[in-house]
Amino acid sequence: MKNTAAVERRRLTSAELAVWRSLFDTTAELRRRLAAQLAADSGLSPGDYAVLLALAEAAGRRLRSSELADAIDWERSRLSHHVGRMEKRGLIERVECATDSRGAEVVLTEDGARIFRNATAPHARAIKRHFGDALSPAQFDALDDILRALTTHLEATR
Amino acid sequence: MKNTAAVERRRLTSAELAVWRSLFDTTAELRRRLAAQLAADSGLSPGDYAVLLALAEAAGRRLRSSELADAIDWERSRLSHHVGRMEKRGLIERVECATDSRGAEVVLTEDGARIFRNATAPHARAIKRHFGDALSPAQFDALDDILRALTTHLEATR
DNA sequence: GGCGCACGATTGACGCGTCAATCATCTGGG
DNA sequence: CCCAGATGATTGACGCGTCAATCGTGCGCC
Repeated sequence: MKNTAAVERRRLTSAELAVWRSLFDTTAELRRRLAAQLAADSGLSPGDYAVLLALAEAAGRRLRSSELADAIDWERSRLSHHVGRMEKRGLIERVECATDSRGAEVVLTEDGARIFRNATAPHARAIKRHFGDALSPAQFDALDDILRALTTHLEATR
Repeated sequence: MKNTAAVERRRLTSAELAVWRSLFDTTAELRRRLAAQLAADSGLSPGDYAVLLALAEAAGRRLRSSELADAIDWERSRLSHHVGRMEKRGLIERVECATDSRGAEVVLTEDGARIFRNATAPHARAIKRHFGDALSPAQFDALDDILRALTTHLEATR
């Protein structure tokens, strides 16, 4: 079971490579479809959605830039660029932080909240249609197990 | 087993959503690491690698633009942009097609071939280290099964 | 109290991906 | 034979992601 600890000496087999390639391609296609559907339904990109989700769940619908970056695991600079674009569209607002004038707070606007609210249900449906409906309960459990193993492995070799 | 045909009426469960999010995040992190390693080892991006791999495997180390696009499942325009950048770096060359003067052929250069050759082994090692080593043989089989189900499902609802 | 460094955040440059528009060439129906 | 539509490919615009550089502010330490 715990094969992350043992150092494997074998080379990558072609079967493993094929599974990796399939994982790469299939998840890319999944992302592509969900992104297209999300954009069609709401005009939001996956990045927009992640930002809005984090803000919608935050107390006061606002977060410090750095907290937001941590919450969605983005680099600061990526967030800065993205938030700049979202601000232009009126989805969020940037206000300077009261307690630390270096800091910025990102605040969900009414428009942003409404658009996000309207996006969630169709997005969930799309995930269900493209992903959820493809797998049996047993496959779900297996995938969950696999992802835990991968996450653990990635964290161990950060 | 064949649950792709049956229309599911349930909504997406939170467990399913969590698995999707984990799949999304984990594969993103995997891609990020492999891309960073590949770039460090060879100066190639994953896109470069895909193009070079297809060309290296092609007869005469050359392919029509459209064949190359099909081989790696890219949009024409994406390929055109990418090939333009790769040409500047001397990895490939574009020559006009003899039999159809609308067409273009993409040819692997000596430099491109050499750089690709030197990139393959470290790249395979990185895949093994970050992905292969994380999973047991049983998990591999399960993942293979899951990916087949997903692929089938995606193809069915193209 | 002020100096230096850490920290929060932004910026610019550049590669990448998609969409819509464009251009040249090929081809088949009249 | 010719021209209208299909086909192969490219382009431009724009959003996105990363890296390195930058900028202002806070703060510990003497």
